[in-house]
Amino acid sequence: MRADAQRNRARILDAAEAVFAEFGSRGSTEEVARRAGVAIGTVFRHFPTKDDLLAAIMKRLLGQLVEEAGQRDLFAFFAHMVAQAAAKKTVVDLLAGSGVTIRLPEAVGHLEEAVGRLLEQARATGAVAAPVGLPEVMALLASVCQGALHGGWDEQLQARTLAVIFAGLQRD
Amino acid sequence: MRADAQRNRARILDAAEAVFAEFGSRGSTEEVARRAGVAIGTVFRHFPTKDDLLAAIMKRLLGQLVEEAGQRDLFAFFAHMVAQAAAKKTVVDLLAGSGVTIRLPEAVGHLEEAVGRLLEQARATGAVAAPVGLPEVMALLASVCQGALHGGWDEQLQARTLAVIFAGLQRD
DNA sequence: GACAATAGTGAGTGGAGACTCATTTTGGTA
DNA sequence: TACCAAAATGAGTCTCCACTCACTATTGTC
Repeated sequence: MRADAQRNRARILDAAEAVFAEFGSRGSTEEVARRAGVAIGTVFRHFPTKDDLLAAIMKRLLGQLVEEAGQRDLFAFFAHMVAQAAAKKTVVDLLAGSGVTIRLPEAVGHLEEAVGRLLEQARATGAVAAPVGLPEVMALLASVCQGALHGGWDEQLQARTLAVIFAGLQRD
Repeated sequence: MRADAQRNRARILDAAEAVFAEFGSRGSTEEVARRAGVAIGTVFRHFPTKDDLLAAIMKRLLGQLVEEAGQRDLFAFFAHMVAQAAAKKTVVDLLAGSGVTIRLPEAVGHLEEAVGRLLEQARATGAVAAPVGLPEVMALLASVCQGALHGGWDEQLQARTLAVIFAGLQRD
């Protein structure tokens, strides 16, 4: 790949991350091009459809989440994701399964595996009750991220809401 | 109001309820007109903007929810709303605060009051622990409805997810 | 430095959807 | 029945946005 192409590809990805974080998947390709300092045709040269661009961003994002999951316990990861959700609409669109998820089954699978490890670890230390399964943990994670974004929760509400869920996980 | 106007207004509201239940607020005004068996201009005569139409539907919907809240306990209402969410995207858009909520503060207030009554009643019978407040109950309700819709939960996942939340509400 | 091959450009296309308005139709009244 | 105000109509406007393509510019190689 030519040097300018590589440079522009990176710029587009950065711009897209910012735009989609702000507007979710409704952010326009034109805005991405503008922020990347590139003509719209260039965006489409690198990513033939808007979905391709979204998929690329989400793949990157999922990778980050998996990495971050390795550095926290289940409860801290939960709180971290909810906090991020408010700032990054992309996270929510991702968890909401906005069509793109279907195209990234392995990447989503990796996140599920990472959360699965956190869950097992939490079960081992007694922080989570035995009957709680991975599916409902993922479901709660996705739900609360969406709720936090759309509801515009403040820090206190976020803490109180998570407290209920954590209590539920501890004793099911 | 003339008889035909009244009849058409009712038809439009019914059509809008169906369309928005299916597609959420992204449902098109044209589709509403088609299902109502009416020209698009008629829809705009009755509801000057799409937002007006959405607001009318949501007001109606909120009224129904308040009424239903009076016939159940907190947990049953929770489960009922989650079940509805999957079928009625409007419910989710409503709880997600899709811009329209801002225009219906009293109607939303009534729902909150109704849930508040259920919460107090649940606290009185010991079904819910004292430190749980109304804000986090509303936040959880909105979150889980969104999660259920977007995640396409089956009955089992829905039950298991709600079980965690109910456990958390019982002992916070 | 010449020359492909690769990449970038941005005006233009097509389609979708909210909203308008000149014209026609209808319902109620005298 | 005749009339007219209220209502309905639907083709048309406007805006937004994903996507295209004929043309120009840049890069890397010999």
